[in-house]
Amino acid sequence: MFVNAAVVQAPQPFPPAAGRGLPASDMAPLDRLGTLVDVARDATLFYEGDLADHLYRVVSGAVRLCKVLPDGRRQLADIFLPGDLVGLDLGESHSFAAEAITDSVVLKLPRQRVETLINENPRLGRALLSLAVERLAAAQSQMVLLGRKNATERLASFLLGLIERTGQAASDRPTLNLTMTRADIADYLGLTIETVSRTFARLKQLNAIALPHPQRVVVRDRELLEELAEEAD
Amino acid sequence: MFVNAAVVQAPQPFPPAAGRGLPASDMAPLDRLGTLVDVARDATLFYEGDLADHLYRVVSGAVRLCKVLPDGRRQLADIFLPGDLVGLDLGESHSFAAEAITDSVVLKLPRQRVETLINENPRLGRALLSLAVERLAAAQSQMVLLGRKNATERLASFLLGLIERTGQAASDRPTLNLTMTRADIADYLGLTIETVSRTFARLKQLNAIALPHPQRVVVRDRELLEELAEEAD
DNA sequence: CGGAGTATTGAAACCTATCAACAATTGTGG
DNA sequence: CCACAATTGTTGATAGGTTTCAATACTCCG
Repeated sequence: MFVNAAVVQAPQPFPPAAGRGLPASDMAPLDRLGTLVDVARDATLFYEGDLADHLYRVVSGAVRLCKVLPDGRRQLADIFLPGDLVGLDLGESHSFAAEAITDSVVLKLPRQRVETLINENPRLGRALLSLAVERLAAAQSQMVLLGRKNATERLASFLLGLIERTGQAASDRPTLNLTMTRADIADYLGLTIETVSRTFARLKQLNAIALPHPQRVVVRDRELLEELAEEAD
Repeated sequence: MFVNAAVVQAPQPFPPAAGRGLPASDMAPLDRLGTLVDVARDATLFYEGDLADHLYRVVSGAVRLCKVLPDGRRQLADIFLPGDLVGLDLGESHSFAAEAITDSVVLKLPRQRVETLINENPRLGRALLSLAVERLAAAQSQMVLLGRKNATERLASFLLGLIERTGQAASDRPTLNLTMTRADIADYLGLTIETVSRTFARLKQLNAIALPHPQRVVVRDRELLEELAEEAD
């Protein structure tokens, strides 16, 4: 069953990604060869070690890319929002697992067909290269966060990143719907849920944010948040 | 002045990268349009914020990709060895700086020409995509290290990674020439130089390694090192 | 040999993790 | 709609690993 993702309009916990992915025109050919799949919250798209024979395009919802160490420690390597492409592993098998953060819809793309399409359509190849390089840049800035920032800086950076990605950059008082639990945030930022909780409390106390609900963050002072994030720019 | 990098045989602090980069045949066209440049230790290939108008192929030596926060904290995002391609930023400007870890020789490639070459030669485009995806995978595993591993696990993982990259995987008692200072290692692993030093001492005490010289590591017990690294596999 | 840079080692401080208790939220069924 | 259980989030006290500050040793090289 082949469906064009453009027609799908499932509820989206996060607004569509802004500035991520590529010009829709270059990616469009991909959508034609995919199958829409519903994925329940916490369900797995693929496990670590699985054969990397499919790519996934997030249509609605959110997906995490994560690894669990033998003793249970977990780290998220990326978070994918609608429009993003999951599974850019050119190895034989996936080195990370991909799981739905919320009930999601994804477009499942056979890798073999994607490869064929790339060969026929150089623009698509270029688009994928740009995409990979973009994810690489994000990974590198996350390395700075994980290697050198303290808890406050990490959470501030995370929130600012979400503002950008959810297209609220222009809003004066952006409001974020987290959807993720504290556990997901903690594992993305290399912290514990307790530290994430305490750091939310600190940001609230500093009047950088309001927290009307654990899953809802209202940014009250973006400049303060930017100072707290200690970005290099 | 155009030079084929293949003819250059400068002394190489690290052996050539094994398994990194792509089949030489696919990358070869690149080398024809580059200029060889000598870069002294600690000299800069490009600064953060510089226009991303060149790529660099490491011919000999080693290059670090790094960012410095406003207050001086530093994080290395990648380390490039001979054969590796530096500067895969498709944005307007570089978001990280690139500096020579040791006296190095690099091939400087005008990005405009690389773009042209990609359009003429799809194989090259595919090779670059693979390369970017490979770097992405490395970045993701480094995120696990930075987010979740303790000092011992980080250093053990680092040493094992070097063994792989320097093609000593087969050797029973691999010997590593670090070239990097403790500061570079610390900034790559998200630690301080003191912690790196203490952790080397711990690995030595556990008989996992010998340290005949600060820059020379002899692996005495690879299995122990692998246990200590706590890799997911 | 001497001096600069680099590495090691020690003691104390600090930030985050861990352990624990409790509160809030969500979902379910009566 | 409420009661209850399960999940999720918050807050406190303590412990622990790494950082910081400081002193000393080692290595390289003129």
